[in-house]
Amino acid sequence: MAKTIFRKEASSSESFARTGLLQTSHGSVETPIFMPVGTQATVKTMTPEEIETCGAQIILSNTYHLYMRPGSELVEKAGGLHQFMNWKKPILTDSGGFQVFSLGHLNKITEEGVTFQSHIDGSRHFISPEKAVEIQNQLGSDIMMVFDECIPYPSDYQYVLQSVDRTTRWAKRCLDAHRNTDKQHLFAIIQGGMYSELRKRSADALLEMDFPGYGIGGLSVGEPKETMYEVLNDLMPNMPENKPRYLMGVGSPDCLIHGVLRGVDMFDCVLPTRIARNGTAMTSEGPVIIKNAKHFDSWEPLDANCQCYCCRNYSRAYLRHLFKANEILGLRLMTIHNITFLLDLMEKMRQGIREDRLLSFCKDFYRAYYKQELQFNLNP
RNA sequence: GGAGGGGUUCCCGAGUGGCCAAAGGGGGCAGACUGUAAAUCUGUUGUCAACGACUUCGAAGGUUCGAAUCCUUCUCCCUCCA
Repeated sequence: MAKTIFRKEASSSESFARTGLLQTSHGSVETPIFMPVGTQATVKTMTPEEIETCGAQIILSNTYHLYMRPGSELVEKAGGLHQFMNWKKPILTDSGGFQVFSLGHLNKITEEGVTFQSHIDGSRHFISPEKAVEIQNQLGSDIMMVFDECIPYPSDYQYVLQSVDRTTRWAKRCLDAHRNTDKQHLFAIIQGGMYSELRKRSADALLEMDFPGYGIGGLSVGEPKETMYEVLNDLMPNMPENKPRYLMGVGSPDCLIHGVLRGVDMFDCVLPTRIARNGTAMTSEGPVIIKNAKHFDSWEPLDANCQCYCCRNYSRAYLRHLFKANEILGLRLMTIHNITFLLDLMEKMRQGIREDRLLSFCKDFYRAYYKQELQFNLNP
């Protein structure tokens, strides 16, 4: 029986949304939550203090990247990832499974595991489920993910079928290899592409193994959003109440809303930090591309409704200038804002669930952000 | 005063008879980005009644079927010598 690490607290009467508390060795996390991504043991451009000030309760880092550089032994020597990067709150590490997908042409998949070519120097490496667990052990993350295969979209049924079953076998091997169960929780990852039958097959087999939490992988890989929502519609009713559900790699406001409404508890995504560095801010009135000429002499903050350090102190004109002049501060300020914005959205959704007015909050938010109506029906 | 080099589209800079509205950068404008090979990538950047037409390569004239490219004069800039 897996240790219970998640307690559901409140739920929404108009949707499957719920709030909860997730326990880890580095403190608890309120859900639904968004996890900023710090792939290489850093949320790009941010100090840990800044990430915390943005409201982050947990961040994500990456097995593959840290294994390649600087090496998980070094991180272990440093006293673990928390110590190494000076982040005191919980960390979830992705297993490197996603890199099997995103670095597709640099790897070869067999039953044993995956042979990679390093994206850094081309050297060959091998990661198996056991190895992924071992590395994450060395990193000392609070939540580790099983080694999975995230298949591309679209993929044909036969391929997805054999991939799902292999991912299931790999999950079992991860579970068997996992020893440090007191300090580190191991989450499984449900795959199955866009085939509801295969999603169910994946979920059934993994639920049987009784993991403390479940990732939903292989979504937001290029499929229409509607398709992703349908997969969630199919999947979520079968998920146990007392375990966290983590929709991997998803982070646009609409997807967060749709995910929460369907009962997702955790999200991570590079989107807010990446687009921040590339000059787009998420604001309560929609995206703002800060380099646009119209902001040349705008003395407004990015978002008048935002309390972040950036919005309290800097104008759009100044931010635009920083981006035009290629100054690092621009990337940092926009990153602070975007992380704050998404974490604030999550906080508001939690509040909405507790007060059972989530749907009306989401509708208002959606209208202001996307200039259209949110489409969500409990019983479509 | 003499000798030489040069003035190209917003800027720098290729191009030396047709395939040139003119390479390549930069700048400008716009867009994309979803378990991060990303401070990245893509498109666009003379005008217009626009699958075509017109204007443009310092200025004016000329040679030629055809000129940014050849000739003449003028003009401006740079280097060296007096």
